[in-house]
Amino acid sequence: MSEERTYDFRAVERSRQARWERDGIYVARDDDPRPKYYVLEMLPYPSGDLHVGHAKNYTLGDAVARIHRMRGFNVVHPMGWDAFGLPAENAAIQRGIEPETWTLDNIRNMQRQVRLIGTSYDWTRELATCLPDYYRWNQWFFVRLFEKGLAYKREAPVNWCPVDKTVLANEQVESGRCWRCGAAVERRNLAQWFFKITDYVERLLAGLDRLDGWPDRIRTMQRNWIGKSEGVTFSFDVENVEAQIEVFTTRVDTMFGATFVAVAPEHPAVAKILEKMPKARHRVEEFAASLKSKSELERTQLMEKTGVPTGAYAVNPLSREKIPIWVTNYVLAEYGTGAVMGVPAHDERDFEFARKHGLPIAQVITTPDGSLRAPLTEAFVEDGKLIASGEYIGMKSAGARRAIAARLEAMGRGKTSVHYRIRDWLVSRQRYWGTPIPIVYCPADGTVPVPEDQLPVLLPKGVQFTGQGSPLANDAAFVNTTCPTCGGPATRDPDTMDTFVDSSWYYVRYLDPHDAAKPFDKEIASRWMPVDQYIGGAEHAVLHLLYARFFYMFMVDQGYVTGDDEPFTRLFNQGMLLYRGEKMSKSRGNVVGIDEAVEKYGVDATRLFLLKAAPPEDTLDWTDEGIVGRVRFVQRVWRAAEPLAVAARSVPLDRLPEMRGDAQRELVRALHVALDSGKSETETHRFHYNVTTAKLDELINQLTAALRAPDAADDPAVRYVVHALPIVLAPFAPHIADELWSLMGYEGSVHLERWIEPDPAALAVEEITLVVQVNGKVRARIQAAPGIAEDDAFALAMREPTVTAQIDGKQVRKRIFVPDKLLNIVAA
RNA sequence: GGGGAAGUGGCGAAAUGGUAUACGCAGUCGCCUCAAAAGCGACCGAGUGAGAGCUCAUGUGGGUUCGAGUCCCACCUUCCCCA
Repeated sequence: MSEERTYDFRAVERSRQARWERDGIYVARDDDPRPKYYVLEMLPYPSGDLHVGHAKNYTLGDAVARIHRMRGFNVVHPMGWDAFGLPAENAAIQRGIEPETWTLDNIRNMQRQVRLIGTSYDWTRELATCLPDYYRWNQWFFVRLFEKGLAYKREAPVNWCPVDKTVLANEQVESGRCWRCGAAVERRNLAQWFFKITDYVERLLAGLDRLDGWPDRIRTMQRNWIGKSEGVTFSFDVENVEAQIEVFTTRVDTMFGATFVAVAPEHPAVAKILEKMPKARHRVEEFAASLKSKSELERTQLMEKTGVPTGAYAVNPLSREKIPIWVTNYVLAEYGTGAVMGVPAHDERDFEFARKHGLPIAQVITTPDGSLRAPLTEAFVEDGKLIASGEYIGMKSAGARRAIAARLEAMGRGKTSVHYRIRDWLVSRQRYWGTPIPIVYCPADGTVPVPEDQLPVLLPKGVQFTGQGSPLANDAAFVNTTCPTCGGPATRDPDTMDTFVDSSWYYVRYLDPHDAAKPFDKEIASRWMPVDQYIGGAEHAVLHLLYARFFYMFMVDQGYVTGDDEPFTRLFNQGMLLYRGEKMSKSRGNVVGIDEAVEKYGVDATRLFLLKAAPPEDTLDWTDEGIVGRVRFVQRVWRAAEPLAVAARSVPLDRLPEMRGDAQRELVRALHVALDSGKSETETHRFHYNVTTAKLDELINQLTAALRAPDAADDPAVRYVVHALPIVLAPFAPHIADELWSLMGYEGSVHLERWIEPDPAALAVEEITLVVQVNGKVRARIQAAPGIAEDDAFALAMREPTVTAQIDGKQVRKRIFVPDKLLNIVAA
């Protein structure tokens, strides 16, 4: 009909957002007396355009923030930009745009888009990590870490990405490939800056045990990444050569089964051996040369395990047995000690190697019953009972490990030790678009950190981007400087910091974002920290989330902030958003842009779809068909509520309305079911608002049905539900909710209102459906008053022909009664 | 190879060990309309039956239980992490 008023979502959404902005309703105050709640989404990289995949993440965080605000918390919900990084530099090389220009343009656009989806961020706290206001504190932290011996420079074999032309941290190498560009990573020896995260391994591990608000998956990944293993380090003498070869093993109980020692070609003992073994020199050097160009990936995974004998023998310190020393491709110099003892009988890799090269396989562990005997067809890697092991025969693996370790220690040959897989965090990057490392090298004073009053070391503008070499290293005006200590000529470190340094502490800067004298105020930060709910994808499990924990522990240790040393109390891993079966991304060309979606369907409908289509931790397929259901929902809300908006206010929300009949009770119940769902999904931190939105559907279906009654407009129950509608919709469809609230004549925003507490009286039902089972199968459903007694229920059940038919001729053995739910009659 | 998560209608999915398939999409039918769209209403797992019903169905096969989508074991498939 022409009279039908359709809801103009474009106009309403625009005007609501303008009002929120004008009134600053999402600004968090430090002195607010209500309990604090810090909800944070991982800060985005400003790649240029926001797509609906980003929107999925922010819509969930926003619903969590809004519902907490309505439930009486002082919510801080900030947003900013992880603005340093390679794409900006690549744009500069390819298109001649300054990285800063490219980045700031992108930020402007994405800021507009994040606002466009109706998020409730406190923009007064916005930050961009590429601005000197921010990165000067990266430098400040670097110097503090340096002073404490936690930042150091050393030459080491490092991961070099030949495409991005920079080194990478271990965490940024995935299966031997660069995490960003996918190129096979090479090994290079370079002098680089490291942060000593290894000093914190035990605390990082211990903290994980307490983080029960984190997914187990992520905790396990971090534990595995840290890779703690306890074992023994001991050394072999080399026969007739002045050298020792140190090895680490977690299975010292198998040491009588060692039939060879495998070393990396670069191991220092190899050179000494070759001096004595000239005959072997040629084949060893040839072998070493063949590996020179191979990446770590190839050596440890792609290539067959192979090697050549050096001709020298190691002496097993316990058995005095002589075993050959082999140079192999699968032992790497920079892992562990660069050498391993080869126990083919009890290690799969050694078994494979021994088979190939005809080395003996000596079984020294058998199953507890002693049944497992040579010849072995595969390595037996489990613990068991020792055989062929001198005085340790008959011991169990665990006991033998202790006994042998003690013996080696007593001999002065070894000691129990703990090894970790994690290595120190390499933070130098040979790139331009990052935080300059605040270090000066002086011929007289050596390595000198830039003093605080000379920070920031500004990133120079107008440098040349050729794609060849580091732009800062080529910039003489930047590199050449004077020594802060003696004033003589000196040079700056030409590298920039890993951008993960930026994101290691940004969540504290948000709390005091404009402080010009320090990174943040201790009192303010301590009041807001830790982050109560952190939201982001699982891809950062061993990168950002590990670095940030380390950084925060350091900050707590230094007294920059007080309280627990874990920064993120709860972590929620959002599922990915797929489109046509693939991850949505620019490079795949399958992006649904946010502007497009908002223009076509509206913000509220888009948000509701992202919440409704799947639980938030699941991957979600974006479909253009599914969202029409949410567009319809928004229109249905409007058609039901708008005509009654003014009248609805006459029925107060602080108590249940007059309910004239069952229909009214059902309608009011539907409202309270939805209120209850929103509350419990939030309090349990499950955030399954897909269920809450289904309850909203049921509510609107009920309301639409109720409005068909002739006197519906005057019905207090109808008015009450319409009056409450903006509140229950507010976290999920914030625009239409606020618009309706205004139509009701309220001056303030619905987003500053209190969530209505679900009322048990409203949730209660007049009549329950009791399921009657016979031998576990549903045979009847009977309507009864809540609280019906078992005997009464049984009597009713025995009047149902479908029940008695099943019992006929049998004896009732047992009755199981679940009050108000079910009666199971067991008959045989 | 090791570890983890998941598998439910045509599709997205719901379900404290207690009515499997809520809610939405798609579809079918009806009302409204000159017609269509929109809207409103009804139906919508499979088989069987005139019908009340009955049988089967949550990847496959076992098990625990009065009762299993849910817990346990094995297997298959997919995804993720580590090597």
